[in-house]
Amino acid sequence: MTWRDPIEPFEKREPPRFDRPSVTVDVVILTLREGHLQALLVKRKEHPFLNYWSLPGGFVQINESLEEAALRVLRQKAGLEGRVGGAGREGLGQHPVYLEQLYTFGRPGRDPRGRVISVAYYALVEASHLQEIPEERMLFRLRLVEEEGRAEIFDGKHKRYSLAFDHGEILAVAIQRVRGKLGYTAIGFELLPERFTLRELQRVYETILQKKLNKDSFRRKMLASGLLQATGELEKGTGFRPAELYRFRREA
Amino acid sequence: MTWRDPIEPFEKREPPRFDRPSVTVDVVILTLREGHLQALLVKRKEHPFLNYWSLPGGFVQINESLEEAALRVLRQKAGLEGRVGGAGREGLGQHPVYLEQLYTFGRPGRDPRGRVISVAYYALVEASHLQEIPEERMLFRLRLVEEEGRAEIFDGKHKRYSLAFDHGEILAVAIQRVRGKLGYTAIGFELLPERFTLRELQRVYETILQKKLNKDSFRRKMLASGLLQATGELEKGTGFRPAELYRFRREA
DNA sequence: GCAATAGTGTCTATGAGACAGTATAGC
DNA sequence: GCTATACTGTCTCATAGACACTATTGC
Repeated sequence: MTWRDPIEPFEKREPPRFDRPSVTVDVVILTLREGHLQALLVKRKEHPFLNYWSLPGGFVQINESLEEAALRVLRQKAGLEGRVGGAGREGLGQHPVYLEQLYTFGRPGRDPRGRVISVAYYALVEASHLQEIPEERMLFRLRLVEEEGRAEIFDGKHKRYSLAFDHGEILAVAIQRVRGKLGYTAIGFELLPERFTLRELQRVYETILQKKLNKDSFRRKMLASGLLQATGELEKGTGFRPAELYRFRREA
Repeated sequence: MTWRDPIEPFEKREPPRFDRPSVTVDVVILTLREGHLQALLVKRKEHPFLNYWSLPGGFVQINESLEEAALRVLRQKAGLEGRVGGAGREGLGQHPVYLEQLYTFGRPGRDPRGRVISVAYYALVEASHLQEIPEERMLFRLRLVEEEGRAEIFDGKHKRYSLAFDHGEILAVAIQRVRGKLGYTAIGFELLPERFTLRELQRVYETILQKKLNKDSFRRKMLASGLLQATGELEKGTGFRPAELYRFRREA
């Protein structure tokens, strides 16, 4: 193999003075509700994609990091405080929401107004933190259309809605990322309250992976993982034998 | 939980006219040589970080996608043609180099000249494709300093060199990504020539993971995976019993 | 008591690791 | 013949799945 092109002069590494792309962050806010994986979306009030649903997002300010921008979007658009993890440097904090960078989308033409590069994040939120959802925001059920690399959104009555920009692709990558990470990280706990039963934890896994899991081996694996701390307490008002409540051991 | 901040007005989603960050791509070009994972780096010829070693990179042009920019960097700075994979939509092509988006780095201050957001990619290259390396480019051995989330670079004589910008962190994320993906994807084949022995394949895994693997179970797992196609040919000039050569079945 | 789930114990199938034994190249 | 590795076969151990059995709640 030979060097096909002349080597680019180093001078070209100087930033261009014009024609810079805009940079945004978009945040996929995921939760589990009604037995489904759901995402919080915002109804657009202007062109393009007027009245389409879109990911909460915003432009990256010149002095803020990408993570700070994503946390700001979480705070301003969903009233949530975030905690940063992911990318091999899982950070811990006291905040209730798990946040991790997802992927960066930059196809020219993805925003008809001009060149916009979007650094996508995804957040995992316990459903109880999304009680009060204001006007023009809504939680949608998600359906991954694997062959096409995009997701579709539905309301509680199975009515499908339209997504703005390439946000269907971004949602698809988010779903696939969460599914993948479920296998080798403790990401599932982020969608549950502080105390939970093994049945509830298994439901989380089954909902996200969209398949039944073996109850016995799920119990064994979870209890053997050392990630769970028994509380000694039992759930209440079940109509059947109450299960023990466990806590997630963040240290492990 | 309540909505702590007023909802950001939608007007704020308009792109800012000034103070836009610059966007670059940096490419971690990885190969295996001399039994080590190595990266191709470029010696800087100007301030800041004069004479430090840096990842090959360049500014994203206003009409090109991020992938196109990364492919251009590969072509112009390493004479390589790329093939795009990754992020749940593994695309295949006829090109010899595997390329996948890694992570986006945007901390303010990471480039003292101004706000620069870098979308990092990584490429896996068979060593024979990196024979002629021109002046001011060099392959370095890598050492991951796990606790600090960065990698260090060494030449063949174990002399350590300095990395520019946050490129040590980017290298660290790349190493960790490759290690991770080795477990659940067929990424290891990208670092080998078209035909290879099981021993050579195992060496790839051991070099990247930095640990000895069990030979018997490695053979069994690989042969059972359906990813290998026996060629019937044997390697030559070994000094010991020659092993069969296999090919990677891209379709599977 | 009945329904529904929690939790325990055990059997089996599968895959990984360990190791023995045979095969084949260069020297 | 010697050395180094390829390749085959077998045993053991750990884990996952399956299933049987008992326990505990609300009704």
